[in-house]
Amino acid sequence: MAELYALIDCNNFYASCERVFDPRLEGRPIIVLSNNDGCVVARSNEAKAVGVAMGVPAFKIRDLIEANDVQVFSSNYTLYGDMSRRVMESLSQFTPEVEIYSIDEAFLDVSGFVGRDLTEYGRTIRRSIRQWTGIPVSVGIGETKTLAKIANKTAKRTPGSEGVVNLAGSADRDEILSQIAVEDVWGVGPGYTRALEAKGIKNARQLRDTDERWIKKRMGVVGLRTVLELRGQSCLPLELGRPTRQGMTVSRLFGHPITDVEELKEAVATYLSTAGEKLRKENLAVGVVTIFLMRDRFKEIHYTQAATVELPVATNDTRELIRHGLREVGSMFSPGREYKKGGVILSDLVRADEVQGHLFYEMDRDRSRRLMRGIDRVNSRLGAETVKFAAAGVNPKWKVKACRRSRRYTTRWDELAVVRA
DNA sequence: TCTGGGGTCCTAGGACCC
DNA sequence: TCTGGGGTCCTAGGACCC
Repeated sequence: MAELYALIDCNNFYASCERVFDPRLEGRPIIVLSNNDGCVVARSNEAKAVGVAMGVPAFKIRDLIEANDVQVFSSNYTLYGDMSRRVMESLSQFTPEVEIYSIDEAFLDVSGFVGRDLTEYGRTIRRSIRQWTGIPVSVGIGETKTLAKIANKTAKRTPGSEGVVNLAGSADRDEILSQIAVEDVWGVGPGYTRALEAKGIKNARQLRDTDERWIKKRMGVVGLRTVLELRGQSCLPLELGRPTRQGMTVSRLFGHPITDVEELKEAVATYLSTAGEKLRKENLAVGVVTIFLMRDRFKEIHYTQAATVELPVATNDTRELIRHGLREVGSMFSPGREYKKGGVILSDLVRADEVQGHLFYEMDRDRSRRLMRGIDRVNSRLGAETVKFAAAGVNPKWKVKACRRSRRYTTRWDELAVVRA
C-alpha cells in the first residue's frame, strides 16, 4: 500500500496560545520572547508583516515594537505545553497513528484513507482542532514526511488553500517544489544550503533532481534520505511511542552576570533540582553529570568551562545531584570573573527500576525514593517550588527575567482566565 | 545595559582487540 | 626489503531539528 503522511502544524503556536485567552489580541501583532526576554521566538502574522524577524534580540527592535504597537510576551512554557497536549489529544480522535514530532507539530499516517478526498479530510481536522482548542493549524499531505512538510509550508503561504495542501498526485507538484527555497527543505540547514547554492541548486525541485552520488558524498546518508524523500520514496517512518531519551539538559542564562560563588551554587542547585524532577517524572536515573559555566561569549574566546562526575550508582535523588554538582562548581569558580550562564547535562540515563547497585555504596534507596516522591507530590499539588532545597536559595537574585509572562490559564487555579459578562 | 533552550543523528579518527 | 584487516568502542565535532 502506498504510504501517505499528513503533517499538522500549529500556526504561530506560542502567539496563538496567547490569543486564545485574550481575544483583544485578535488581528494585532504579537511576539513571544525566549527565556530571559532575549530574542523573538514566535510571531503572529501581523508581526511578520510589520517586519519582525525570527530570532532577533528584542533590544534591536525596540523602535519597531513601539511604532507598530506590537504586543510583547515573555514565554510561558507551562501554558504552551498544556495547550500542546490538548491539540495532540484532539488529533488522536482522528487516528491512533499519531507521531508527536514537536510541541506544535504532529505527523499522521493517513495511508488508510486512499480514495477518500484527503483535502476535505484535512479541512475537517483543521476545523475541529480550531473549535476544540482555539488553535489554528495547517495541514500538509504527501507520500513522505519531507513532502508533507513542503505541502504544509505551501498551505501556510497560499491564502486560497484554506490551510490544507495535498501534494500526493498533485498536478502542480513540480511547480510547488520550484517555489520552495532549498534552505526551507526539512533537513537542509545553513551548512548544506551554502554547499548546494554554490552548485546552483536553489530550490526543492532542483535538489530532488540532483545526482545521488554527489549528494551522498557531500551530505552523507542524511542528505541522501532527504533527496529520496523528495522523490516520493519514504525513508523516515512514523515513530509511534516516544523513544527513550539519550540525555537531558537544563541550562539558563542568568538574570544578571554572577560574580559570587554562593549565587552560582544556588543557580546550579536549582537547575539540578529541575533535572532531578524531570528524571523522576520519566522514571529515569542518571549515571554521569556534567556541570558547565559560561562567561560572555560575545567578548571572550574561551568562555566555557565544564566538569564531569561519574556517579558510583545511578540516581535521581536531588540531594545527591546537588552534592556532586556543587563540589564541581566550587572547583571551577574563579573570583573576579563574571558568569552569564550555567547548566547541567545528564547523560548515561537508565531506567530507575533497573539501577545496578554498588556493593560498597551505602544508601537507603527506598528511603530516598519515598522522600523524593513526597516532595514531587506536594509540588504538583500546591505549585512548583512549594518545597525546595535550601541550596537552591530563597528568593534568588539571579533568576531569569520574564516581565511580560501571561497567566498560566490552564494549569494554575489562581491564574484562571477572567470573563466579564 | 540587552543576543534562548533542548534535543538527535552521523562521521571521522584513535585506541584496542583478535 | 617486510609491517593485515577487520571488528568495536569512545569521543569530539558538525550537521540538523523545533
